[in-house]
Amino acid sequence: MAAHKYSRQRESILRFLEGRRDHPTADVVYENVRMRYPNISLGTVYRNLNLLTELGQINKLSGFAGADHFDARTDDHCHFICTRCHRIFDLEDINIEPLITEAEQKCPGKISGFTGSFTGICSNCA
Amino acid sequence: MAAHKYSRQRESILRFLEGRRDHPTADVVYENVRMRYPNISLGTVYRNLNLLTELGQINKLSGFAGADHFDARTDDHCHFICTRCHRIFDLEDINIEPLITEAEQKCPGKISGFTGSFTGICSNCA
DNA sequence: TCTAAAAATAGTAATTATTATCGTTTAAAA
DNA sequence: TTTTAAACGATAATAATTACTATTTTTAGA
Repeated sequence: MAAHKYSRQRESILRFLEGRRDHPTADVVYENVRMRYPNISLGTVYRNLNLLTELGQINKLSGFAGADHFDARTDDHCHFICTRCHRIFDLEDINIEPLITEAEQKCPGKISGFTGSFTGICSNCA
Repeated sequence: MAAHKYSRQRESILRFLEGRRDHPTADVVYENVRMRYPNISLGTVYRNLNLLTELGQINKLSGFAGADHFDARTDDHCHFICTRCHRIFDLEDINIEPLITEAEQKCPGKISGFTGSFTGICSNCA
């Protein structure tokens, strides 16, 4: 529908996220992409992060302390968030299929996505 | 530890939340509690919502569009959020124990809480 | 290759949600 | 009562994000 033109800034934002295994905030993306494009504006970063999220190329993680985080992984996976250091860990190999199957019968609508977050104290902080 | 004094404002905020089956934002709480205490300040509402959350008497739901939502239900349960009307539905009878048991072995720390959110289009909007 | 239309940008202003500050009031223990 | 610290209301400040606008870039077609 809406035609999207290529932009080197968007490309750079996506490449940066793909090269990270953590979950940077918009501000961290901005500070890093700025090394290549010193004039890039924070608004451009936000606009593109939101567009990439809409296009399903990245994921927006909300609900933690402070700013939203962004993730180039787009498969459904759970996170563990340390309530002390606020680090976000990816949880691998957790089978969420049974939960989704169960929810499909009980949700008052059609499911399109799932996010599961565990909170606690990570072993570093404990 | 920290001694908390009774306050009629906090009482009123908690009672209001307990009487609701939806998940009001701080602003909605403010507008309603104002009917009984016309001079209550929005800061007082936020302070008490955060305190009640710390005390485990209510739950703060973050990560949806816009403001945080608050819930007098404190048991772990999942939500379904309509991406069109932004309504938040409680999901009953979804067994999350197996998921938590599985996560306990795979999380890099000690789990203290879980939130699971399904997104999609609710049957009203579809 | 040149030109034109639409999309995207940089820079900045504005908005939204939330927290902090501070002088006053209130709960509750002595 | 008196005292003390918690809680308050009012307002200022902050943080995160979005909106606005004039300019620049992309890209399709002449």
